[in-house]
Amino acid sequence: MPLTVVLDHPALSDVVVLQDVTDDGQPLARADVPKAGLPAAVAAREAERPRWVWDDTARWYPPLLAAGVRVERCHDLRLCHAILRRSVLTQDSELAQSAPGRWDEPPPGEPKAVEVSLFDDPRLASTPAAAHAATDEDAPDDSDPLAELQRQFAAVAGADDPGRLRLLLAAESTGALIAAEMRHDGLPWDVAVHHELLTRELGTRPAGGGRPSRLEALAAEVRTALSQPALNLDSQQDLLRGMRAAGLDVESTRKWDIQALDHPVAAPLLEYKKLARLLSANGWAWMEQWVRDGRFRPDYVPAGVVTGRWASSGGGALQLPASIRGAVRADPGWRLVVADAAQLEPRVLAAMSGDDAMAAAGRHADLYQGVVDAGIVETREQAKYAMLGAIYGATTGASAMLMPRLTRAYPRAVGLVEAAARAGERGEPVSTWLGRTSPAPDAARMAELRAASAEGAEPADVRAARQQARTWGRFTRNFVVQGTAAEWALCWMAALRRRLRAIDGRPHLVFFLHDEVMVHSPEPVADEVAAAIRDAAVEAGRLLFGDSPVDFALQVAVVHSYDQAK
DNA sequence: AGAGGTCGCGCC
DNA sequence: AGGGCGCGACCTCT
Repeated sequence: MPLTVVLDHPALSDVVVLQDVTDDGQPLARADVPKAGLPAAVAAREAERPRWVWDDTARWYPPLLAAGVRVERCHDLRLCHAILRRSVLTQDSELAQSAPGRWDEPPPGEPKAVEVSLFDDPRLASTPAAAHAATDEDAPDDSDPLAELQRQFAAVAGADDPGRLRLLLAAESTGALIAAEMRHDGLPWDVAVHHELLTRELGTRPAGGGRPSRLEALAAEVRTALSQPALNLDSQQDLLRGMRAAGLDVESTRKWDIQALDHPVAAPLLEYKKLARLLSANGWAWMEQWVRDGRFRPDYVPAGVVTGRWASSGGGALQLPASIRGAVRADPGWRLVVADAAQLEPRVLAAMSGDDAMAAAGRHADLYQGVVDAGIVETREQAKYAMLGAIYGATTGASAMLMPRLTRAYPRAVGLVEAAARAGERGEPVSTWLGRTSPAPDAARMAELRAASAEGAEPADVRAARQQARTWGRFTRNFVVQGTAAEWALCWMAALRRRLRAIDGRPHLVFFLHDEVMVHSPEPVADEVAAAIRDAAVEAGRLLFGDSPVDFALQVAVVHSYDQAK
């Protein structure tokens, strides 16, 4: 399978170089193409199914998509560099040992991450570009994509278990392609349905701004209940003062605290807060800003979360509230095929730890019910809270009380997350199944972690330090499970994408939410798409965990609108 | 006026 | 409760 590096011409700004390379990164033939001709050149070569290598998918792929060109596979140097830089599997590589450079920078145009500087040395404050210019002749050219590809290949080849990293890098890169494609295709969004929904909930929208009618009526109710006709409900401070002035004993303006009140203000205030949020987060202004031509096009950020989960920027794509999902509607003659992985994180934990008892509970389509059927706990709710407590690190309450039972029933699974927590408490890194590694604690936190186990310190200081250590331990505990679940989901989506390309009518991914995918599909092939989603889940399990006995159960629905799923 | 912090709440 | 996020609104500081 050929590899082709796409890079800027070193001298000519409107020329792109297509550099073929061997499997280990040695240069072969090279072609210079004018930038405007890139889509045609890529399309012409795509038949040979090359892996396209480029510095940043978000930079090169959108123009290709705009020109109607799709590629099957790529290698995203920036995303892969980030993985290899930190992975314990490649920590001795030249790549990981080298000083941070352009491949550790956010892409140009993004807000630069603020690094806390330990030294106020002006010599170290120079820009990367200036530093680069100063060392032009003697240092290896850090910015050359071909050189970087070779460093990455060398790092992987020198790793203990290169197969895992190869899978991770391929999945990460395919994820970057999918993110660009989903933004290009957009999530089908019916603004008329959205508008009706807003009007039904919030009342009519005033022409000149201001609160919609139903929201205004609720505000009046709240003010009356508190006998404060001028109270500003949108100010937390004013609202808290207002409630206290009315004789209410409240700690904050949180939903939780207000729910506990036995007072006529509680009900309208809770309703007001719910609707005010709907208006500000996903109201008419949101719709006008984010929906164009019947499509919502958020900016997905692969690996935007340290664990490897995606983030999104703009529009809050990964926080679409259930209350407006009815506006996500398939085009006429099309369907939405919506699938989510049931209890993904516990299943991932069972597979990682090789805990066959927990895998047996996962034979049940509802793993939590499987835990109940095995006699570990009495109710599904208990099973759920106990399991989430193990993964998140519950220390108090009902969830913590259930931990001994869970530990007895699933010693290997609980042992794995406990070990991850202990490692974090000692300041050590932890890794996902495929080798993504947690960030090191910053200097201040590392000092706390050391102090936590120090002797002779003041008891109060030790207590505070141990508290900090446990907090970091909860992070590393969750990192291994959340991060591995993200890897499973990436493999699932990549396997699905490949299957979708073989189905007629161009069904395509339009949404991804951690453990959930949505495909916009022509109605006649919707069942075929549903089967492809199931097959892809099986493939993802095999890719990561071989012949592990763990099932990755899915809930799949073919619907007209998103609110009909689940 | 704009930047940055905190709160509160939506999602997994 | 406990992990991971983004975002809008308010509020304070500059």
